[in-house]
Amino acid sequence: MPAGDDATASRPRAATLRDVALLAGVSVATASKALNGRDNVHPDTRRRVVEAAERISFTPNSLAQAILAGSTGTVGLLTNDLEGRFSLPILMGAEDAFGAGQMSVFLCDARDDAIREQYHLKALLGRRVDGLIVVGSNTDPRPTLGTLPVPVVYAYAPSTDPQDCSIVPDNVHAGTLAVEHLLATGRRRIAHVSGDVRYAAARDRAAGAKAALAAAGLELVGGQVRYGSWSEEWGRAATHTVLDHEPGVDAILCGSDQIARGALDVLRERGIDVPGAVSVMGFDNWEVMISGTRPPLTSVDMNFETLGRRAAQHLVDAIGGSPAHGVETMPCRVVVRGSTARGA
Amino acid sequence: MPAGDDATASRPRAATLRDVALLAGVSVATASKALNGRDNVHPDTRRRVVEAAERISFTPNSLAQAILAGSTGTVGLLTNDLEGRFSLPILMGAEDAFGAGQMSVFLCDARDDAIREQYHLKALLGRRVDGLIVVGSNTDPRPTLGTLPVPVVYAYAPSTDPQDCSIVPDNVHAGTLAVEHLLATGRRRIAHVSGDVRYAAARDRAAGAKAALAAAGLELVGGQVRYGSWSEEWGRAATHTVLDHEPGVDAILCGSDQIARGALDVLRERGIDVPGAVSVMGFDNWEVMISGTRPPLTSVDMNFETLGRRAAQHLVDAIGGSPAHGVETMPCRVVVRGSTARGA
DNA sequence: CTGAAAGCGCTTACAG
DNA sequence: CTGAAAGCGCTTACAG
Repeated sequence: MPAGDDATASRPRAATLRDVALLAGVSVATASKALNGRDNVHPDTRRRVVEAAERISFTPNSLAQAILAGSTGTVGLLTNDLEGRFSLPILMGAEDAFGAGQMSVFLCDARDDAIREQYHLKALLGRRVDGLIVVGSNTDPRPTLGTLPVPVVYAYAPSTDPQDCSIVPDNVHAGTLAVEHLLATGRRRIAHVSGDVRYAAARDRAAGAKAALAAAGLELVGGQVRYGSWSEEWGRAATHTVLDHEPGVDAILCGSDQIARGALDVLRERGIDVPGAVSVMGFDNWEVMISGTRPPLTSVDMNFETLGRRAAQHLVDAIGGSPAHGVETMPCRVVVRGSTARGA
Repeated sequence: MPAGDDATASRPRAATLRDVALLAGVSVATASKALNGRDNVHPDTRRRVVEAAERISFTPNSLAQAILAGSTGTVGLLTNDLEGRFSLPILMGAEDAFGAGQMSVFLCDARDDAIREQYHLKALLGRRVDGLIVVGSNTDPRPTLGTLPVPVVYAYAPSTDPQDCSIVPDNVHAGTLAVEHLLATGRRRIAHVSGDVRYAAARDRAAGAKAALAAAGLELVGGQVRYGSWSEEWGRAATHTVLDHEPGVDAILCGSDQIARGALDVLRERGIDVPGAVSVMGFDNWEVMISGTRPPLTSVDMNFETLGRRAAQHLVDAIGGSPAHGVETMPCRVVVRGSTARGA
C-alpha cells in the first residue's frame, strides 16, 4: 500500500538556462548559443556550457521555446474510437511520420460526445497545437470542425465539408480486392454476409464486391447482400441461412473478421471443408480476432498504420503551408491465409 | 484526391490578449483581469473585454500561462502497450480523474524499446509535464525511471524500485475469486490451463487459485497448472489433454479469455455440455474476445479503468505534494455469464 | 567571441 | 477601478 508522504520534501524545480549560465560563468545569451550550436562561440566556452548543462540535467523549457518560435511541435489527436482500434495504429503511424520525438501528440477521447469534443478542442487550441487529426469511429462522414486557426486532417471518418482534408480507407476497393481474390482461387458462387447496413463501410464493401462480380459476368449468390450486425452471432446465423438456401455456394465473403469467425464455426460444425468446399474471407485483418481461427482467416487489411502515416504527412504539409483538400482513399491489401487457399 | 494549395493563403495567427485589449480599448493588464474574473474591474469594462474576446475568438495561450504558473496542466502517458489494451482504459480513467479538460495527456508509445522510451521521456520533461504515468505491457516489474523532476506513477507493470508508486491489478486475488466462484457453483475438480509461465500474471493467478483450493481442502485436478502460451491454440490443445487425462474434471479455469475460447471450442466439438458437465472461466473480460462465445464466457475483469483512475488520482496527489510509495493492488471482479452458470 | 536588450504572451503586485 | 512595470524562460538581432 502506498503511504502518504510529507509534502515538505519539495521536488527541486527544473534547471533553467540561467542556472546553466551562472554555473558556466557566461551570460544567458551565450549559454543559449552554445547549447544550440550557433556559430561564434569559443570552443572552450561551449564545452564549459555543455558540461554545466549536463551537470544539472538541464532540459530546455519547450514552452518558452514554443512561445518564441510560434509553433509548439505538438498535435492533437481527437478521437471517438473507444477501442483504439483505429486511433492507436494511426497514432503510431503519425509518430513515425513526424519523426520520433520531434512532435508530441495529445490524445483526447471525445467518446462520441459533441460537447466533450468541443471541450477538448478548446483545450488543444489553448495549448497551441500545430495541427489536429480527427479520428472517427467509422467511415461515415462526420461534421466538420469548421475553420480553425490550425490545419485539420480527418482520418477514417471523412469530414462532411469537401474543402477539408480527409483520409479514409478505400472500402469499395477492399470489396473488389476480396472478390478478385476469391475469383482467382476459382470461386464462382460467392455469398456476402455483412454487418449493419447503416454503416457506409458495409455498403461500400458490398458495392466493390458487386462491381468485381459484375466485371466477371457474375452476381452474388442469392442475388443480394445479407446485412445484419457486426457480430459473430450474426455470422453464424447468416451462414446457416446461406448454406440452407444456397447449396452450391463456394465462398462466403464476410463483412468483418468477427462475422467471419461465426461463419467458420458454423462451417466446421456442419462438417464442411474450408477452403475445400467453401472459402471464407473477412475484412479488417484484426490480429487478435484472427489469430485463433481454424483455418487461419484470409482477410483484407485496411492498412491503418499507413493511413495514420499518410494523415500525419498531410498534416505536416498543411502546417508547412501546403494544405490539401478533399477525400483521399487509402489502398488496402488482401492477406491470404488458409481459409481461402490450401497451404497458405 | 487532395490537391496541393497555394501556401500564400496564410492562416491568420491566433488572437492574443493584446488584440483583445486593443479592441476593447483597455490595457492588457485590465483585459487579463476582466477575463479571469478578478475583482476591481468595472462591470462595463468587463463586458466590453469579454465581448471583444468573443468577437475575435480569443483563446488564452496556455503556454504563456503555464510559464508563469509553473505548471502546465499536462501529463505524459508513457506506454509500451501496442494493443492499447491497457493504456486506453487507463487513459480514459485518467481523463475522468483529472476532470475533463483540466488536464491534457501526451500519449507516447515506446514500443518496448528503452532508447525510444528515453527519447520520449526527454521530450515530455522538456514540455514540462506535471507528471507521468508509465504503463507496462504486462505485470512483470519494469526498471524504474529513477529520480525525475516530476512525480511518476507506474500502472499495470510495477516499478522495480519499491520507493516508486505502482498500481497493479491483483492477479493473486483474481485467481482466488475465480476459484471461489467455481466452488460456489458446485465445482470440485478444477483444472487450470494458463499462459506463458514466464509472466507474473500467469503465476500470480495460479497462486491465488491454488490458495483458494487449499482453503477448501482441495487441489488442482492433475495436481499442477498447465502452462503454455496465451493463445486459443494452446487452449484447445490443453483442453484435449485435460479431458483425456482427467475424466472427472468439472471446471477448466483458463489463464486468459483467449485460452478460454479455445477450451470452449474443444468442449463443444467433443459434445460436452458447458456448464452442465464442465464450467469454463477466463481472465481479462475482454469484451471483443468474449462477445461471440458460446455459451457467453464468465471472466474475471481486471478493472483497468478503475486502475487508470486510481493511478491518475495518485498522480494528482503527488503533483499536489502528497506522493505515495510502494505497490498498490487493485481489486478485480468476476463477471458471471453462461459458461459457469445456467441462465446467467 | 560575448553580453545587454528587446520581446514572445501572459499574470500579478504596485502605483495612481 | 485602471494601467505601467516587472518577470516567467527562452532566442535573436545588435553593439561592443
